[in-house]
Amino acid sequence: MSETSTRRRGRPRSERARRAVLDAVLALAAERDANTITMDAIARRAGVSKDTLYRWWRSRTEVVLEALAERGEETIAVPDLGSLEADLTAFLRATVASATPTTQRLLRSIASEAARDGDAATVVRERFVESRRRALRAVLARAAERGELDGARIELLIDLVYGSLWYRVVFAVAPLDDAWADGIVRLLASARAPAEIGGTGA
Amino acid sequence: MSETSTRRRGRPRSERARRAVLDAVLALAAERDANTITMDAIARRAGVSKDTLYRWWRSRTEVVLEALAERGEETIAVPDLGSLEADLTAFLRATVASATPTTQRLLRSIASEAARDGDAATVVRERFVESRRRALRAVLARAAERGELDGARIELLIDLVYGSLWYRVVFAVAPLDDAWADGIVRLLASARAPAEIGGTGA
Amino acid sequence: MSETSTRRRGRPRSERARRAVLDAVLALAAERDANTITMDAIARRAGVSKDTLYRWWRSRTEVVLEALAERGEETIAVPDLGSLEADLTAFLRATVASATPTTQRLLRSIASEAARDGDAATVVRERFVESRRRALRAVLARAAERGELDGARIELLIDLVYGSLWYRVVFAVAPLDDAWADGIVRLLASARAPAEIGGTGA
Amino acid sequence: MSETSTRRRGRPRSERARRAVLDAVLALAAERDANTITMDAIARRAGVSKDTLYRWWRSRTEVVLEALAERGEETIAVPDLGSLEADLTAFLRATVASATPTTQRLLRSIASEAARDGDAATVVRERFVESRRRALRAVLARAAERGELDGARIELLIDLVYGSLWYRVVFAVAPLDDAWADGIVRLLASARAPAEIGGTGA
DNA sequence: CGGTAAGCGAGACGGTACGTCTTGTCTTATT
DNA sequence: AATAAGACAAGACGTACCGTCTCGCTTACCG
Repeated sequence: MSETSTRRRGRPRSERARRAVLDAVLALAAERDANTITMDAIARRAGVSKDTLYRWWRSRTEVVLEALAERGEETIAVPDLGSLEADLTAFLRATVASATPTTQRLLRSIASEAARDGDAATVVRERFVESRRRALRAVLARAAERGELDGARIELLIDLVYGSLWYRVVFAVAPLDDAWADGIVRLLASARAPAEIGGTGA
Repeated sequence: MSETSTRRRGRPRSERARRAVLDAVLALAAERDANTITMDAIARRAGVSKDTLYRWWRSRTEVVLEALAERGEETIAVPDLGSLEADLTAFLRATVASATPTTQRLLRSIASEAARDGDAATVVRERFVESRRRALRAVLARAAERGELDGARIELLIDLVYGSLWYRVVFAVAPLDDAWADGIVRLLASARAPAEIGGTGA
Repeated sequence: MSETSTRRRGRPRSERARRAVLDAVLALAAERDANTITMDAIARRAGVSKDTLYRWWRSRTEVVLEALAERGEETIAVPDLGSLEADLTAFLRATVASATPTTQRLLRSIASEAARDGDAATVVRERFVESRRRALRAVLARAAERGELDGARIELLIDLVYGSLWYRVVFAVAPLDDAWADGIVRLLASARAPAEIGGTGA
Repeated sequence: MSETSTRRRGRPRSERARRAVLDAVLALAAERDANTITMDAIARRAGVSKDTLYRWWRSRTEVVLEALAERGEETIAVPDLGSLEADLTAFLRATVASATPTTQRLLRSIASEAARDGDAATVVRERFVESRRRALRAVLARAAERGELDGARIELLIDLVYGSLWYRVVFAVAPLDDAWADGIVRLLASARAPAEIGGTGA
């Protein structure tokens, strides 16, 4: 019942080629700077023709994005451990754990492209940034339901979390480690009571 | 009177050329996408030889960086209005005001370069990112002295503020407007009491 | 035992596909420059798969050659009007008449291939050039029997006639018109007496 | 008085690069089929960037043409030995001598390009074919002045001579040797008396 | 009359050349 | 010594064609 009769005509896409391309991207990202991940280099390394590359991915951004997804980035779980503190700690630590040097190189490559070109930015936003935001939004929304958080602040909080992540990755301001994750958790925990705004201050 | 006897021999550096180059970068950034700011385009527009370009700046990143600094970005004042809330509001609103579309294009160009190349990231960090951090750090440090903030959190807060700024600029997730500025102020204001951490939660 | 009556098994070759291919070649030749007659373009235009193309013709040269034959090129009659002058005039004028713009584009396509590749040259020589030569040879041989011509010169004369034809077609030195045909006839007529060689000269 | 002050500004064209390119073309022509003389291969072999190639030559045709000129093709002398027979023999034998295998490969490469593309044909005609025609025309014109030849036939004779040359080179119908040269001389010698047209024939 | 072998269209594949572009360096004559 | 002009090597860009290779479907014969 699946898609038996929907079988496309013609020679089917080569899974072998797809794998070789994504592996090549990962290999290049593991070895070198973000700017060595060129379409030519990917094709060469993968033993794939540039034609095939451009047939399936419209831009370098898209290939790198898919390679990144392959690394499991896409599948970070949204834990429910009963409290914002616990959930967020789990979520951010998992994010940190997934940000290996290779992954960070891929992230830099994507950021470079997005910063350079508006179309690339759109691609990255729609296919990557948004899905990450959704995951974190789920965590924060649950906390808001529990009354641990002002729901109106969720979007800004997401900006702050992922903003600081990219900031550290792109400019190498500081490492992306558990200290980062825990610091954010502590800060948010202390800001959870909306009623306190403008409280005992000055 | 400054370099009286140190007067170098030969023809001195042409101030005219320097200005023409920086103006050319700004003009290009104002017109087009970041990826049209090429060394050739700058040289052509400035009526300057590429050789001169490379004599005074080692890379595109450095030229763009200096052009941005020229726009007065460097000179955002650090107000002292008596409270974190007031100071930060003033600071962030001034930041927003300076982030014109042209400036944002320049920022994207810088981010692209930094993300692409580790050396460029270092240059950007040292010459641009750090000076901005210093300015915000001064604002927050004063608040910490007033007891409005836990001093240990300052660096992370800076990450969050500037992180979210770059994040919005690079990926166009959301506009960089006063709502952003005010949202951050409100959030920080509610998080200012370190003693409350882990307080009435769960 | 071979395959005398041996109707091959399986689906027979599609006459429809063959016609579509040859028509496509002629259509392309009628429209554009020789270099647009590519295998991809032929397949696209004919609504035929490239596989079918390569199943029945080993190279572009062969397809074009067959399309040319389709145009009736192959079947120029060898007249017998009683004299070299009359026969040759008829033959060459018929040749000129058959060299429409489209045909000339096909000829150029073939020449290009033959010039580029030794194997293609062999194919063209064996399947096209030689059959044309045979036709002209028949005309000249008859003249030699009549004593109008030195039989030893026939091959060279053929070279000169067809050589000048291709020369004009390939380099567009001059049009291939009746003036060309008549000029050659006049020249050959004046050279028909072998005994005069080295005669009253200088 | 030469062009001292007319010196162009900027770095002058590299003679080294020019030589390397032409040598590369000759080397490739000496080794392989005409179709291996690609712009990429030339650049690779010459150790020159493709940019430089396209800066100085607009097409493969032009590079090959210049390499051919370098081989001395352009400079075949026009002898004056007192008779058409002697002059033409000298001229054609010199032509044959210059048509080494390498030169023939270059000729094929040029012919292929001219046949494929009308613009290339124009380039070849103007820069190569015509200069060769002029040389032969000089030989024949002198003969016409001596009364050895009908001047009205000169252009057609040139077509026949060079036509048969290209014909043999492109299709490898027969070798381009002294027998070809001598055969043409003998034929023309026997056709030299315009008054004899239609004479004792039939 | 059902099996089977070849032909067919579609179109993906690895390879390679195209002509353009950008980077950072180098070489002139001029200032 | 710095400049404008601009040539240079290197190499990536995205497109096009080549000739081969799977696919699923169709056609006609043959047992």
